[in-house]
Amino acid sequence: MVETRKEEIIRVAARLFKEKGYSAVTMRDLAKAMGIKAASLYNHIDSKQDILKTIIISLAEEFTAGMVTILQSEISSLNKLKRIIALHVGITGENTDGMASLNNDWMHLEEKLDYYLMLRINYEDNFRKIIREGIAAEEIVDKDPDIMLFSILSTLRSLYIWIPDKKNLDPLQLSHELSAILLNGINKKVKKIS
Amino acid sequence: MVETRKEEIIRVAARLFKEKGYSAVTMRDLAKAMGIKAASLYNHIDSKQDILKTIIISLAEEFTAGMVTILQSEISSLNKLKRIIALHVGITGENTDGMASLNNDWMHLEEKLDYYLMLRINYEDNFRKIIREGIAAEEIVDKDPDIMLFSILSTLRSLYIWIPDKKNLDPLQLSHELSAILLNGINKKVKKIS
DNA sequence: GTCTATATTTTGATAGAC
DNA sequence: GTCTATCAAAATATAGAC
Repeated sequence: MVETRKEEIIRVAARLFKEKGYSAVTMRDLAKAMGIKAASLYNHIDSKQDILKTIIISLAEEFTAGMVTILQSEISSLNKLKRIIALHVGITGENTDGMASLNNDWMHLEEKLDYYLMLRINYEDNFRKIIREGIAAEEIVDKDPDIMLFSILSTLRSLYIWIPDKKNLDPLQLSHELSAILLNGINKKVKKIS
Repeated sequence: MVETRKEEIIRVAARLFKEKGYSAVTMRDLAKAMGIKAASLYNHIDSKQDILKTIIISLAEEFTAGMVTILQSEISSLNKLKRIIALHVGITGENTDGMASLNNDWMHLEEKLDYYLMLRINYEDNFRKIIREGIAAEEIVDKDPDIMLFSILSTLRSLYIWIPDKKNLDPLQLSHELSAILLNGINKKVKKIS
């Protein structure tokens, strides 16, 4: 599939947004990075806001779709968490720059802000539900589910910062190592009931 | 100690920067939040950049000082990590809003950018060193130290988002619960050697 | 599809009165 | 310490030629 000019603009914009944030990137910055004049951008996109909307909503819907698939699968809670980790590693690997906007610039969405917030809250609720089920099934330690959710999700949401530095690691391997550390911890001598 | 007008401006600015980011907050926004006109701000601060610099550098130096103390203490690597976790919980609890700028707006520093980057890299290097020592001492599992560093630090750096929602939890308790989850993981049945 | 030219608004910051 | 008035630069976006 060939990249349209609009897609190219969005890809380059995501890269710039990652470096300085949506608000600090001007249409002139974007035009210069594309090798054209700012006015020419408007032949392909409606507005600066249009670019942000496209980047964020498409990613948010990808995560939502991934979560739905995981929820439907009949596997243990721990394995669902592993698949969530793989989902984040996968999407972030495919669109590292866009993930920066999703994480840092969602508050600058105008028309689509409410829709985004709904998807985000839904995602977190489903994530928390999986943790609670894991606790009930005695797969997961009986501690505050919010702290576990926060801890894991913070790491997964920061992947975009860190994945570019680890280009040598393939997604599958990174997924496995990350799962091991997030789920089993780093303490070598753990008191457990196994 | 009484809050000076300059300190008040910086406190209010940090709150606004947390909501929309440094670039999206105008001096008029800040003035309105202070109940004065934009021009009046300049009787107390030199520039918008001056505010950002103050917020970020003071926090970065606090973390650096905390890390120095921890490095000097003669305790196990795991206990050093616990003290780092407590350091983040403590500083973030004291200045939640400022932590947003430290994490998200450091790239907008002008004059002090190089200094900040030096402190940041130093901090991460010391953090990594503690993890490596823990592996060598067989306190910490022998996995990629960068992934462990990334995972723990991502969570700690995101505390500012999450601490305001958990106002009921006292810092000491949060520190302990977070240490348990970050160091021991959430998996109830873990293969271990103890 | 890109350009030049330009309209309109907003921005950080200063000068000087009170 | 705050105000009004104002400046100069920079922002998003449009119109119309090529």
